[in-house]
Amino acid sequence: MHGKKEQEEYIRKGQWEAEEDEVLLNHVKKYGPRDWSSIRSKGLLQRTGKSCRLRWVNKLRPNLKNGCKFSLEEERVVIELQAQFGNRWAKIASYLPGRTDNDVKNFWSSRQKRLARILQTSATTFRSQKNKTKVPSFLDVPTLEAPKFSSSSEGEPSSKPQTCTLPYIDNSEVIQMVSLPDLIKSELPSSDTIHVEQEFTLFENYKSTEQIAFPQIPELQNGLTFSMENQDLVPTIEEPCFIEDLCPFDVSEFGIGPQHPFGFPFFEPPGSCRFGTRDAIDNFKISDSFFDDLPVDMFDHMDPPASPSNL
DNA sequence: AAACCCAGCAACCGCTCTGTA
DNA sequence: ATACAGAGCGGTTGCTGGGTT
Repeated sequence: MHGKKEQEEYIRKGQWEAEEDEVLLNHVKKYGPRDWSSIRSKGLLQRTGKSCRLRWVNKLRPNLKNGCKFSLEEERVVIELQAQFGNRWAKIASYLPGRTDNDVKNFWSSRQKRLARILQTSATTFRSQKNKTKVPSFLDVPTLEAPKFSSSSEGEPSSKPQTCTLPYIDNSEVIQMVSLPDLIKSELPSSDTIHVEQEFTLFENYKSTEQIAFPQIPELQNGLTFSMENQDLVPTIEEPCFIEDLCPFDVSEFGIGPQHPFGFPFFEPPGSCRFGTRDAIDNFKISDSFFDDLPVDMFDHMDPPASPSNL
């Protein structure tokens, strides 16, 4: 009785079969990449229009770099654009031929997890050291939460606050800042050490290039270049509330300060490293790169950078 | 060899945006 | 001006394969 109706209402989910891809491709050939809902209404596939569109965009579209790891150059672009646009993956993906928003999103997510894992390892090391004397209260803060402002090109503030929780870090393991030499030379698993070195290599290449050419990025040809000066869009230590925002507690309690060996070695005064002389860069190369690798959420409650479109 | 862990990926869900009647 | 449908986007989830124990 209801068999036919039930069949019509049935929506297939999960992995796509080759036959389904074929049907979808035929539809696009005939009608172009649109009218996704009609695929189901015509009985061609038992997938939702959304699902069909997603399949086309992410897997079937021509010229996709499926199964291809992000190149160093692509990583640079993603990191830079994420700092400017925030999590607007579709926009970021539009700068990367052959990459989809899903690709970029997954890449970023993996990268964040990797960095969080590295930092967690260092935090655990630090905590075990500090436990011998005193347990810092801030280590027990469950999560970092701050009102999030969009860093999109429009610059509009997000209406709803978002938590900046860190994946793979349980509530008792809040990220701590550790000097890079400690991080690399301490008990990091060798695989993590390799990751750290890879990340640093990436940024070293980035910085040593001074200005990266992105001929394929149309918007950037309108006066905006990815020069090191644009890194000023990222808050730096000289900003008044930086330490307070980052560490809402008395850091001196832990002996953390510019003079302290454990301090924030990557928070140098402007000019000393980030955009300074080659010697300065050489002296601080590791910590400098590490600064860029901090979770971007960390800066979300600060004023968004100027929109590229407004520059 | 088996069990387990985990990173990466594919796909879904819910919300917002946009076009149109 | 409004309602509706389709499209797009970002967040999240679940699966899979490779690595480790």
